[in-house]
Amino acid sequence: MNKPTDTRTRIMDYAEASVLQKGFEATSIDEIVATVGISKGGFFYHFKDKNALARALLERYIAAEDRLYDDLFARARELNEDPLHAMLIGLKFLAELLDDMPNGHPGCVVAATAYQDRLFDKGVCDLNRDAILSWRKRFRGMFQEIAEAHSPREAVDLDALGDMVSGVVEGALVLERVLGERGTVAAQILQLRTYIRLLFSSP
Amino acid sequence: MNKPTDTRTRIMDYAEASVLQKGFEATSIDEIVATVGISKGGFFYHFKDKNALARALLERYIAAEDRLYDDLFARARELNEDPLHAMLIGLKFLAELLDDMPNGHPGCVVAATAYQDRLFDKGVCDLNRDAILSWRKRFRGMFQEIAEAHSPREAVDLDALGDMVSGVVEGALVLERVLGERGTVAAQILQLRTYIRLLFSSP
DNA sequence: TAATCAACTGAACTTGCGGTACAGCAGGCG
DNA sequence: CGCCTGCTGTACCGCAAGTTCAGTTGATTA
Repeated sequence: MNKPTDTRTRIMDYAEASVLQKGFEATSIDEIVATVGISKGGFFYHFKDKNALARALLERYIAAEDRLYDDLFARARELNEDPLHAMLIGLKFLAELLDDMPNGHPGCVVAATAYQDRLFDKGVCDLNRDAILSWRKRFRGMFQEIAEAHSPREAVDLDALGDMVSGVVEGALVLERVLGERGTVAAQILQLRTYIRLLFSSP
Repeated sequence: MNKPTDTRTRIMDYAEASVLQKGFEATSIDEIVATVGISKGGFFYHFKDKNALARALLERYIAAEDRLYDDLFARARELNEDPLHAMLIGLKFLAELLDDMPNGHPGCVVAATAYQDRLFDKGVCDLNRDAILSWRKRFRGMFQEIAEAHSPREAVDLDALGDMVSGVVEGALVLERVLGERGTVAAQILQLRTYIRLLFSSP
């Protein structure tokens, strides 16, 4: 274990930034080691191959995102006991958080890898899959609780609604990325929020 | 111009299918020429470089998608004069159409290129951008007309609402791709449809 | 029949990247 | 002092992918 910020962590930090900016394939190992200031041998000491790096990045990213969601919706829940209002507050937080990111938004590693799945081994693809399924489960659970307290105005598939959170975020990230406009992700989350509010608020 | 289905078209047909399945980077020129049954020189006779292929694919894809939207919402409008109901019918058509695609869904070239923009020159990225902006304009116009006939229940940014159509579709494509589940895209479009209905229907 | 030209062939070239081999070095431990 | 372990640095390999180009073919025209 090195003291001066663990080499492994520094590799992952730069790699993550680069992957989000340019994609995984366009991030070469040569470039990583040059930037981090280590040798190629050093890289392969820490990661058996490039797939191992991808897996480590995904795991860390997903864990961070999970913690973020945990924290964010827990805080929202503290502000309002009602599950619907907690969700609305949480989505507001999320929109603000994504809007406050200085240079656009880090993007989503999951989406970045989705369209390049040919490059990755099964382990990486499965990780990706598990992450999306866990988000579905998380939000589905929250919507279920909401639906029990406030019967929805329209019959709705809770799985699809759960997926919608991930889907809207992922889709908005694509738009923001292509357009180069700030605030797209936040705007889309607020649309979703309005939908949730309309769907579950009594007429 | 050759008769037996133009070589250029055959290149583009295979390349499009492959790009949608595996991504642009993973679609090698070697593979294209082997499948189409021409030589490498033949490829570069038709396309100056790989970027030229990307541009041609995007142009064709966007034109096809525009025609599809034109046709689909025109048919919907014929069924119902009211812009809101025409939109709802159109979204239903869209969901069915995407669900009927046999092996999953062709995916969206725009999204496929979004996370690999480092590979492409400015022309390709601009094309991508223009496509999304034109969809924004299209749907924004439709929502504007709807809003004039049915005042929305909540204040809403029409640009963001216009983007939401593209965004939900793109996001759902990512999910469907990663999950390997059929029907995700259709389900997400139906969620969007419910949102539109709730937003503009009078209480 | 000869010239022309688009459509293509085939092979060679270039570059860059993932990955390997291996020698070297710091430092804790006996 | 020597040895072992954990790590670094250099040099190199193989290969795959994009690109180039001189040349061939076959239909069309003069």
